[in-house]
Formats: sequence, structure tokens, C-alpha cells
Amino acid sequence: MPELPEVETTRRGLEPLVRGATVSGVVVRNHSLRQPVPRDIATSLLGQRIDELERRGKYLLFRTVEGTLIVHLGMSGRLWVVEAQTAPAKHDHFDLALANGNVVRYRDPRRFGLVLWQRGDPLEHKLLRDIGPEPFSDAFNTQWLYAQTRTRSGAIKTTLMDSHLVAGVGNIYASEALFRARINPKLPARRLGPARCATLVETVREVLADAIKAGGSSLRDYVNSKGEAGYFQNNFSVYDRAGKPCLVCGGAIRSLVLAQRSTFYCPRCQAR
DNA sequence: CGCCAGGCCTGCACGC
DNA sequence: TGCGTGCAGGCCTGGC
Repeated sequence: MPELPEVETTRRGLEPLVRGATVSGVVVRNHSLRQPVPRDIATSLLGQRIDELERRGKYLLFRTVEGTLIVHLGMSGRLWVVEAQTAPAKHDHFDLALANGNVVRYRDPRRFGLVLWQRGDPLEHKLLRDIGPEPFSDAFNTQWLYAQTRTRSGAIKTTLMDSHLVAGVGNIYASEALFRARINPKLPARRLGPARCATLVETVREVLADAIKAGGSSLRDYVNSKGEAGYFQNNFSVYDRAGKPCLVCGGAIRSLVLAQRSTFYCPRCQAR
């Protein structure tokens, strides 16, 4: 379940291996992802040079002069580099072969991910157009969060996961950020005052930055021939810790479902 | 064996 | 009317 930190770690691992390289081959073994992989994606990509590997929310953007390969890892996707001739496994749906000898391989058992080609500016793509500010950008700030939550009666945890409000905050880090901010996940978003908005902006950035930092140590796992591991759990304060002691107060972590998503919090530390 | 998480889009219902 | 909002459904497989 790649969240923003995993996507960013993937980006950092792959960037030096793909930047400046020319696409020499494209293999699509299964077009059936969340959206169909475009039939002409090979034609679009062949011969293009990858100038940049960027991230927007949880989308990876392989930019070329003519357009952009957009990749989303969905919930079970992985992207890493294998040696040429490495035999594909069952769910290896897509390969991007580069003239420098590297082969970028996409594996996604549950196929919630995406592999798309967008001519021109990728940020104009329908899926990216309306995404909110990046969590580490200046645009994601107290004023923005406060203004955006005024009309929201839904739970702040659910609101935090709305990509229009802030890009890339998924289920795990929504719970984690609220725990650090000592805010109850069920609190209606509009009831947050400026001070708590300021805290939340900070803790969202903190939990994501910490996870990216932790991912740095397992960076290699994203570019070696295994492509496994590289997931930095075990550092969670509340996520998936129902019934276990709160690391701050020792009380039992509780779980509940909000908007069909599992949610974890400490009822004592996050009383309101 | 059956259930269900997980990201996130789409479609629908609702209220202003 | 139209829009913002909230909620449910759907996709899919591995793991419990």
C-alpha cells in the first residue's frame, strides 16, 4: 500500500537511473489496470528521452519533451529496476526498457494502479488537474486548511484524505498526523480553529517527512532485483495498533471506521 | 472457504 | 439550476 512516502522513495531511487535515458523498449503484458494502459503507449514512448522524474501527490511523472508517462502504484504497485533479460513474474504488467541498459518494471497484483501517457503538460490531465497543494509546499498552510475546512461537516480524518484539500495524504498518515496533533479523527472539520489547523499542517508534514527519511535507509530495496520490502511500517504510533498501548499515555488505541476506512486513534490523547 | 483491506475514481442523493 | 458535499460502489488479489 504505497503512500506518499513510498512513492517519493521510489522516485528518489529511480531518478538517477532514468534521468537522461532514452526509451528503447516498452512491454505491456496486461493492459487491464484501473484504467486501460493506452494501446499506443509504446509508440508514444519509444525514442523519447526522460528528462525528469517528478511526483505529484502519489502520481509519478516521467517527463519527456513530448509528454509524460504517468504511473500510479495504486495499493499494491511497485516500480523498480531490473537487469535486462530478467524474467517477468506473474503480476509484472509493464516494462520500460532504457538505452542505458536499465529496465524499469511495474508490478501490481491488485491492479488498482495506472500506467498512462499524457501528451503535453501532465498537470492538465484530468486525474491531476484538481489535486490540492503538495503537503511540503508553501501553498499548504494554516490559512488554506482553515479556509478549506469551513464548510466541511465531515470528519477531519476523512477531509484530510480528500486530495483536493492536500495531495497524497492516505489512510495511514491521516491517522498518524491526527494523533501527533492530538485531534480526534471524528471531529467535524469545520470545528477546527486556526491554532489546530496550524498544528495539523505541521504534523502532516512531520509524519510524511519522517516516513520518507525512514525510507531512505531501504532505498536500495526499490531498485534492486527483488523490488520487495521497502515498506517502513512498524514506526506507526496508532495505525494498525488497536488494543495496544498508546505510546504517549499508555491507554488502549482504538479503531473505528470513517467513510469506509479503518481509522486508529488514542481516545485519551485525542479526546476532542 | 469467505471476507476484506487498500487508493481513489465515479455516480448518486441531498441541501442550499 | 447548479454546485459543494458526503456517502456508497467498484475495481482486484493475497492473506487471514
